[in-house]
Amino acid sequence: MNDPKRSGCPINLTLEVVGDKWSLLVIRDIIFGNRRHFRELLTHSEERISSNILADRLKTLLEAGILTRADDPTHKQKGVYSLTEQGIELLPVIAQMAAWGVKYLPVTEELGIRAQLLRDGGPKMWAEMMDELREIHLGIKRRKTGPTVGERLQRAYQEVVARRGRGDARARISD
Amino acid sequence: MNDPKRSGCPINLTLEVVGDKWSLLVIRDIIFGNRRHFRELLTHSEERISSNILADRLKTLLEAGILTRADDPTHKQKGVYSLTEQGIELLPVIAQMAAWGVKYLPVTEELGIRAQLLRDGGPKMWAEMMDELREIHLGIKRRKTGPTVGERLQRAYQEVVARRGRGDARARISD
DNA sequence: GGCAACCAGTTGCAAATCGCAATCGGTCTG
DNA sequence: CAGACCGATTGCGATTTGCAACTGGTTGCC
Repeated sequence: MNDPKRSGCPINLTLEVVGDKWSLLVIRDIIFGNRRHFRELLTHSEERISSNILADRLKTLLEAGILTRADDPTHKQKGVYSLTEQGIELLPVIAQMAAWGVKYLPVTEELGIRAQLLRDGGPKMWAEMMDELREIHLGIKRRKTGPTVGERLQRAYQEVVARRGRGDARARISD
Repeated sequence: MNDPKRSGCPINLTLEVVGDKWSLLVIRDIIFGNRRHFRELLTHSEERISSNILADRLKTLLEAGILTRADDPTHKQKGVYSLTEQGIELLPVIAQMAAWGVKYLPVTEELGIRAQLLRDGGPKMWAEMMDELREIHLGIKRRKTGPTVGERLQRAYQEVVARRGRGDARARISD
């Protein structure tokens, strides 16, 4: 939006786009939670983003070319947000941040399991997941068959929830 | 400082620590510019950080365990900031962000060259540079000898500056 | 010893951003 | 046609940002 770039440094420019507390969380929910509508992003957000901020971030991410928006044929008012290639390639950034967080910060077990698997899988697993995202968001069919990285992460998450969740209400928050 | 964590997600927790426009730039200058004093960080900053914000971010990074501060024996008032292991391990995060930025944003040639080399070098080069940072900041002697990654990046940067800089004042900003 | 330059911050203040709650106009469902 | 659902927008107080000036101290130099 407002252009006065502070410098032409790649790190600075990246921070000017996604260097805030919410943008990457929105992208995280799209990537790992497959949230595609405004309402999904709003109400299933672990961190309770408020609607004006979500609206603002979606607009910024659209302008930055990280997301695209299409009309949902099933509902005239509903929009479907998709990642662009540029957005999909934020996965390694997010994975790297998650790996650092899970190592040094007080991450809960159920929310950390995905980060650990993704770290252990390394760049190869990231690339595989990016191919899956290209299929979901760009319609580019992937080569590999069988269970996806996304499914494997989700299953691992749910196993932790089930194991820890006996009688524990906290564990039933997410789908 | 203020604790009310929004969630125990590794990505969220990482963003709560370094998810702003300045923290990672300070760390970048420490890593790639070897700035160790307040004044160095303040005056050699490409993006012209102001002193109150720098002071605040240094305090936050100290509290987060990413930096440590020691007195400089050569000057009673001078402090020396060093990276902790935790801070050094932010290098892959920064490298990944730089790689993304250099691919998708209007990065200047001289400021992009390091990011490109670091991307081409891959995780192996990052690990090597992290060993160099452990030597500089933690006093842990590294095994490998010969020119360091830091030196190679710096040399490449200066070559671009020299090549592009014929009569161009912009090129003589940094050391 | 005195003075200018340097050091790490701090303070005051205006502007911008954040975050909550309420609300809006339109759309779909029963 | 009523009520739930949809993607936002608005109002407003609290917080954060960014600039400029300043503080209290240290050091080098003549």
